[in-house]
Amino acid sequence: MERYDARARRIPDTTIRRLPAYLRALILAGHDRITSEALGQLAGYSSEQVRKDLAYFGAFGTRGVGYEASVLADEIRHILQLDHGVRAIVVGAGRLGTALVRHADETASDVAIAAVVDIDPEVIGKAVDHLTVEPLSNLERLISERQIGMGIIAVPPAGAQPVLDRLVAAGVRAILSFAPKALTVSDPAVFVQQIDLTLEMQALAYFVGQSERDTP
Amino acid sequence: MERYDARARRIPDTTIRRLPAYLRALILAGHDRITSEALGQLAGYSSEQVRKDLAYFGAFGTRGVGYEASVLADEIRHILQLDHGVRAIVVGAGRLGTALVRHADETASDVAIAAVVDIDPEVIGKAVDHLTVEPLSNLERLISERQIGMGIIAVPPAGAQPVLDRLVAAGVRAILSFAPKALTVSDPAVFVQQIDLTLEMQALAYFVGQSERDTP
DNA sequence: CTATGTGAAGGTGTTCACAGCA
DNA sequence: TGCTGTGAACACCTTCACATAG
Repeated sequence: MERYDARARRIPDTTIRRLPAYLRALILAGHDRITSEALGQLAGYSSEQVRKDLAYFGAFGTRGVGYEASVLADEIRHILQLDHGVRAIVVGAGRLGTALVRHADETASDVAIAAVVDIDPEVIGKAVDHLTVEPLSNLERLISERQIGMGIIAVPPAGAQPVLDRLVAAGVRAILSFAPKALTVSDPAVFVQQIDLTLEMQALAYFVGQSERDTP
Repeated sequence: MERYDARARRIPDTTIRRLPAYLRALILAGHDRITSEALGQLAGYSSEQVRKDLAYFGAFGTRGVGYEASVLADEIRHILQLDHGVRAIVVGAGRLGTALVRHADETASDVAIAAVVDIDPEVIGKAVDHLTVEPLSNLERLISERQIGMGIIAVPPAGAQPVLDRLVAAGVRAILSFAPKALTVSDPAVFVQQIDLTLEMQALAYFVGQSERDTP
């Protein structure tokens, strides 16, 4: 009896990725009612885009009026499973890993960091916010015991693929990797999102050059 | 007399964003010759995609043979302006900012971090790798003196938009923002890439739920 | 009369299939 | 023969335009 099964055709990934921005905009706005126009403005998208995206999941608005902000926010949280207490494990407690834990703790994201692990005996046992860094060897046990569904990879490139394989084998369903390396997943049901700082910066370099060409 | 002006129609952003991955794959492969098939395999894309992307900029391969790895790498570096010594400024020397500086220094990205600034007197003067954190007030002078074309925003949400506006006014042409906030740019010639960890994690939560539905 | 919800149109990027050249 | 380079077909997303409901 899932709420969205009837309409749950194929939702575009692009739509899913915009929903969190809508959610933030709704909270930011503070009003009790909001139009697709205002919501789009705050989130950085067009009003049609907002309406199309929301329409994939149902008719949440009132014609001639707009959307009830709190109701819509709850709907989006439900669609994204943010009301299900999703838990994540951070693998790698280096500079980036610890920064990510603190970042996630500071911003109320409704995704909890439930464990941090590392392979280096030097950092195991150290505190990162409310957590203690545990040995990488505990990975599978932690995922199982704490019902972790999400993995965040912040290890050096050489260790990334083995870590990913272990996360998948341990039952993690979505992975965010910051490792500067292309990764592959065997299981097509596992979603992998890669954020590669090196690649991002190199791509940006192109646009630095482009603008210089426009205005010589 | 630019090398690619003749063909420089409208290159898809998606193509530009794949080029750094091809470059890394070329370096990783080590061979002197490589086919689009092998290159795609290493970078995580199809062979057709590789050929289409490269064809926007010229015909670099040899039919029946493949690509000369070192030549192709140099071409990609040239297209991305990585042979122009692009320099970036990191704004915000907190956890994330410092992690980014070290990350960029460690991975040979051909984009140099040329300055780090912060508004907090406590961190100004501190060392981050080879750099010293300078006052935010020096932003414009540093950009001008060190010929910086790229800005990286790693400040709290409230400060992000003002920083972006100052970066644009100071002549920066491409910006990477990690601030958990929607940003707007007035100048359409300035390219802004936003990486919003909170939004990414919330979107991932959806896929955690999706997989659980598939296998109950 | 207003703002949603949605088919239809349009645009953009990817995959296919093969011609073309070493 | 083998792999590149590329028009054509396709799939996907966004924008348009309007019927629809309050």
